[in-house]
Amino acid sequence: MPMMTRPVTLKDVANRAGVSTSAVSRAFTDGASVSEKMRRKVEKAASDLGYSPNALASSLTTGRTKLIGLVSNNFHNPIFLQVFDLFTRKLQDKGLRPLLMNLSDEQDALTSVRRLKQYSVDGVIVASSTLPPEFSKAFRDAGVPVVNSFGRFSTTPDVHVVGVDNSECGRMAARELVARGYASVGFMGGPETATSTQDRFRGFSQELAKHPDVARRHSFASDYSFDAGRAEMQRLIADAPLAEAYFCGDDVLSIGALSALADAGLNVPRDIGIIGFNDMEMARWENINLTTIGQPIEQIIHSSVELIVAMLDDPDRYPEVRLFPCKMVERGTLRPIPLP
Amino acid sequence: MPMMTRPVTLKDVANRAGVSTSAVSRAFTDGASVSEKMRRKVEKAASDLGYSPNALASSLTTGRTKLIGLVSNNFHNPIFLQVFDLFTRKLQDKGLRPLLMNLSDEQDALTSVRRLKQYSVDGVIVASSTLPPEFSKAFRDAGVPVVNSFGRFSTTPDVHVVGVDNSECGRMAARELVARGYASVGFMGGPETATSTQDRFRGFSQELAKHPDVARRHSFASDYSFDAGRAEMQRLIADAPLAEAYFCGDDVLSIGALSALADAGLNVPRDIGIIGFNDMEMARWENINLTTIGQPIEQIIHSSVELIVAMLDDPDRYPEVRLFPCKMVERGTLRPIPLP
DNA sequence: TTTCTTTTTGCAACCGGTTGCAAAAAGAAG
DNA sequence: CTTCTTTTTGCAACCGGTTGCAAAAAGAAA
Repeated sequence: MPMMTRPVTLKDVANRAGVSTSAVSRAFTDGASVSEKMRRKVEKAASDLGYSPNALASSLTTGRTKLIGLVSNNFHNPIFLQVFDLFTRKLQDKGLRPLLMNLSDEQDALTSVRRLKQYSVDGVIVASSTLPPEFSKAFRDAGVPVVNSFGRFSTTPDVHVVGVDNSECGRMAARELVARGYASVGFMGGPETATSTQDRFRGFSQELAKHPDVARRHSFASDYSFDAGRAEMQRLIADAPLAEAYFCGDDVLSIGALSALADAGLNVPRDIGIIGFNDMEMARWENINLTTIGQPIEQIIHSSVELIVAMLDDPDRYPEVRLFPCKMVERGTLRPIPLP
Repeated sequence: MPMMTRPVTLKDVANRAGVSTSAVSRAFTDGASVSEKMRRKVEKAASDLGYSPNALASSLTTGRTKLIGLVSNNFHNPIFLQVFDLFTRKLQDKGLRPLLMNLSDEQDALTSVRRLKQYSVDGVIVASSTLPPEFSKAFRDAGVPVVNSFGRFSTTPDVHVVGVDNSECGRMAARELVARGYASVGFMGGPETATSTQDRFRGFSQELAKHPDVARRHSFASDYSFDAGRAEMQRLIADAPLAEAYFCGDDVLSIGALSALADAGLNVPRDIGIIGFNDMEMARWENINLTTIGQPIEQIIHSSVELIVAMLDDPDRYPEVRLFPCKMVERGTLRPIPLP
């Protein structure tokens, strides 16, 4: 039968050790002025009593909670499981705790700012490729250090952004398709409102502008999801003719598209080419084997955590953009590069 | 240039409204004794100043933080993205905030108990099908309300458990395979240490014991992952003969197995049958189309949140087990039931 | 208007720690 | 053994709220 004992406080430890509360507090603070003897005495009493300091109480005076708001709305893209895994681990490693905030029911920015401020988070990581930049700005304006991971960057950033250059990724996809000699190519994006879609599309179009001989078209799926990708590709098939190859705005869309193509009896890559984006785990599953463009998720997250930690010490740090290169991951959904 | 203004406190509001701090505090507490006039006056001052109460400070006196520890180690199973999505939403709906704790680097139970206690979480949800029950008990022993979601249940529970009867699921799979007339069947589990694997295997064996004419065998993949499932099935193929059908301990294993079978030129369901577990999103993707057993995730999570909320009011609530039925989801990886 | 209830308000102590400051203790120098 | 420095310790105020209690205000009854 577990007894419902009152938790052990600093004062209890002080009493038992026969010292002042300040002494106990200092014994638990590195770098504080305490003699070795005192520290041992306090530690003895503390471990006798099973004391562990109340983080919330201390944050009241120190102004630091070691709580980091982790806000996202991408709870449907499998890639984000890995994102959460990495964020939680890396934050834990730094002694920080992630306070999760799910924005799927898209509350407005100010509500979530208020919510997180109530818990005095030391900083916020906005991990999303679809939330508008204004969202992160709302945190900054509220005086909360913020890093926007996987966000849209700008050359005159208002907040820290860590991620990839999505328009460069679009160009990369276009270059790849052109190199493979496709005479007509299509862009099949996620929702048109997602900044990542907009940027990838822009880059894709820019690159193609250099190749006027290549026919192009574009359309947008309603959502970053398998079903949306499948539905959109079905629509394209119905409204034939198809392009020879498609760049899909996300792997999950690509896989939906592949499924629609298979149903229509079209062979990939023989009849049609597909290139995805994200290199999610399933892309390398042998029964999918998707050629795609991967972002260096681990580096992005590592860097994001480093940045938020740096901001805790220097909240007014000048906004910075950290971009990492994407890389092509060739698998089996594009035809080979033609011999010259 | 954002000014670094000191946050507005209760006292500021009190000064501006010309009332005591207690009045302000009460104005922000429902059910407190405040006149309508006073409340309006305070609210005016508060909104003028942009005040929002500091949740941490108040929790110091009330003993409630509205923080719920959400601990898990399943950061690789795609099904858990949905789990996190649902938990965070439902907790938010109840005005609670999830404090995430990633146990993948499997720290021992006491470390994590201490960590979460430092933040005075009001309760803990252990969402894992692989952590041993001792883990949840450690929280209970520390006096923290705890619910073990997707956990192993016992008829004499020490802590609240919400989930499915995994051994019944194993029986269900066995019954299904037997009904389809497979003469030899195999169990391909996740790691042997996972309680969910053990239970599913036990049920599976129990049911088969009723059918001595059906040959059986079993093996365990090293991990709940695509790669592990694929590797294990490759090993089985190499060590032929195969069973006619396999029950895989998780969909992600099944999909790995399917990929190994496809590579080996074996047709599913013609040459071999596969039944998975979890009904994850990808299972219904047309290019996978996996017959599987689904657990009612949403109900489990809904019920878990309800339960933890109930425990906040009554921490000594008698431990309870809430089980939900699994259901067969027939798709295309088992042969049809033979006509009589 | 006076007296008794009921409601509303403020005072002050408290939640569990931290920290500036000055006093006490320890160590160094003479 | 003094005297001066440096280190260690405790006191007490404070962080931003909450709450029991008693005083003040408002309302009801007489």
